[in-house]
Amino acid sequence: MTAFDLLSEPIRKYIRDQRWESLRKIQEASIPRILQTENNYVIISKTASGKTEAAFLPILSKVNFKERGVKVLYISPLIALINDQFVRVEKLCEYLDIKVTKWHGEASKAQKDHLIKNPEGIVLITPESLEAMFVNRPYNIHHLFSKLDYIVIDEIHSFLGSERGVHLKSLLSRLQQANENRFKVVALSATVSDVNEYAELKDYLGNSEDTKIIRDNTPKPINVIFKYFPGPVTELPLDLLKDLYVRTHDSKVLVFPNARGRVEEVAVKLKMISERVGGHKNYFSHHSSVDKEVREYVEFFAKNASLQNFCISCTSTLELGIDIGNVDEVVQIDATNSIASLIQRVGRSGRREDKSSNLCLYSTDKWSLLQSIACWLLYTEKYIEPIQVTEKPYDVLLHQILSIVKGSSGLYLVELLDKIAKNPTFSNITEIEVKDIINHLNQIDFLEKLGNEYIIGVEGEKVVNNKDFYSLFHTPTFFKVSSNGVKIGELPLTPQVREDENVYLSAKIWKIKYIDFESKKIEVIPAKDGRKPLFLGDAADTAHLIREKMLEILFSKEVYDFLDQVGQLVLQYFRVELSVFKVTNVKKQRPLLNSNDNIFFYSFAGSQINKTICLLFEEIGIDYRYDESCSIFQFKHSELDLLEKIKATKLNDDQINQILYKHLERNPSMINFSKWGAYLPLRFQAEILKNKLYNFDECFTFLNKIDYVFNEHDVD
DNA sequence: GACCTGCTGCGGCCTG
Repeated sequence: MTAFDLLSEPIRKYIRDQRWESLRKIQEASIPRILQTENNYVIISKTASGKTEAAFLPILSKVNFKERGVKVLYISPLIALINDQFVRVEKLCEYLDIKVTKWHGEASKAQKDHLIKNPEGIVLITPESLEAMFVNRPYNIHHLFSKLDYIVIDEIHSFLGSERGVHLKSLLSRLQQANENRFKVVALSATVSDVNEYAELKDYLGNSEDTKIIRDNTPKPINVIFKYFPGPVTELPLDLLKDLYVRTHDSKVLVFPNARGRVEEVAVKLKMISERVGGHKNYFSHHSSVDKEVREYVEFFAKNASLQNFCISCTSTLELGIDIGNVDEVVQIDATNSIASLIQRVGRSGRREDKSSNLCLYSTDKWSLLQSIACWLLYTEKYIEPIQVTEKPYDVLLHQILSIVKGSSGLYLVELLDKIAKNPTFSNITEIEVKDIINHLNQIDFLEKLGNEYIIGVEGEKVVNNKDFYSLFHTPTFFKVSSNGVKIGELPLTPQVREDENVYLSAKIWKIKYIDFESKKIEVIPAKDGRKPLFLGDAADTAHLIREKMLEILFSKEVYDFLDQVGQLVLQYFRVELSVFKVTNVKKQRPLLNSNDNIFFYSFAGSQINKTICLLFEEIGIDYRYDESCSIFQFKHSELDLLEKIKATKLNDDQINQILYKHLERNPSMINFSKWGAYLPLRFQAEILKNKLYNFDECFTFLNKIDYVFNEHDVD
């Protein structure tokens, strides 16, 4: 029997009505497996290869929807993705008379109420909405979701390795605890590459024995072009913009310039060039600080612009699977911080099966060029940075303790401990540690003991009853920008934000007329000339793998024909510049440049290792400078012996803790990258720092492994 | 110079 024959008749009719010539490879593979086994599956396949159908065609054929209760729960990281998938899944479900309900913060209340009256069919939800239900309406969890057959998790890679992912893992376990029968999980992803990560994925889905991987490895042809236009960080070179304009004026393009300020710069300046030469007007910007309705309009325009060209300058907001239709070319300005990101971005072009992807990588300095080459080579070698596993997610545990207690009407300690013990998310955290955290929450009035039962305490109520409770990530508050009642976006309060200052936002130029500090609002009017907006933020971490590859490229003789002529020359000069070091083994050796009074240490190490080295320098009292963009440390020649000293240092766990306590006491805000970590006892905060911000194990392994290679002759 | 993600309940106002 073919995969098609295995499907139920209504589904086959749906396929015939769609006039599909055949099923996609990934669907052929998934249909018999999902239909004929009770396993969990991870479906890995390229963007737009029919993954959603690969999951839903067999699930809808298999599941008995006659029984009362929601049978399939689809979980997505984005509201926009839920709205897209709703249209697709509902169309499919019309053939089977199955109800599909959206459940997220912007979904209709009436539809939600209707579902509560008639719990049935399929629900599309976000992790945060699920959390909110556990907290505020725990009986609805049971009422709606205790008869689940399948859970589908979309874009699973966006959860792996993040606190949000740990949060979801905990919610999945709590859902399983509310179900009499074991539900199956089908996870979808475009970017899981290394076979080593399968174990991680299987563990994530909670049942490694019964979890299988289905993947389509068919390569997709990609045309890649590298272009080099040197310029300062502050402003993009005009030549680059002109070149970009000429390349893209008669096609559909996504440009990824890595930062919101630069996104605006690209959108506004390309639009100005286009106006001057009479090109199309469809230049947009798309990032988290562009007003939501404006962003939705941009997405709508792109999806429906079959006859019109457009150019959207964007951040990672357009990285995940939101449907914006077909794009001819993807442009990356300066290197991505991860290979995963590069994969997602490349996947946005050439979405049709017969079309190849087009990628153009611009660089504005030699380090960025080097990083771009590294990411590209690793991409072609099918590497992805490893997933960061949190062994002991104390901060998520603290949040989940509050959630469990709030969702109950008083809980004995044994009951609370039992619920946590049953949740594999926290299996590496000991019962003693859990009790410590509960006691601490009691002390700071987040929990309170009423008789022998725990309830939420006075301080806890403030936190738990706030709408900010449901997520595991921070969002800064910005000033809302509008013009004459029309919402445009938002800006952080930087020195740049002053009355009469002109600024770019939403691909337009504005003059700031009035700032209302009380209500955090900015009123603007259109203007002719201005500057790109400044956003506060930290650079994303760069993986060790990428930095190591950069060193490898510098000390290899390989000629890359994908580079343009200037790029070839820049790389050649760069190699000559570093040839003063006789590096023969890139795994073990690191350059140390002796120049006048200063030493430059080229660590070529991942951001976490470098941050840990910074902490060690501070601890020893070395006066140093560190540049994250090129992974270089600079310090006085007189400190040279200290580098050897650090190398010889083997701090034990206790010593590391003492250092971290000292830093935390001096600067408590250093834990703030973890939203809930700030409420933990100090020693748990130190553990979070040790595993998330720093990495002492890898840092010492790295330092012990490497030999310093000095320059052979003097350099000015 | 530096990414992104989500959101309950309730009171109050408006419209049909």
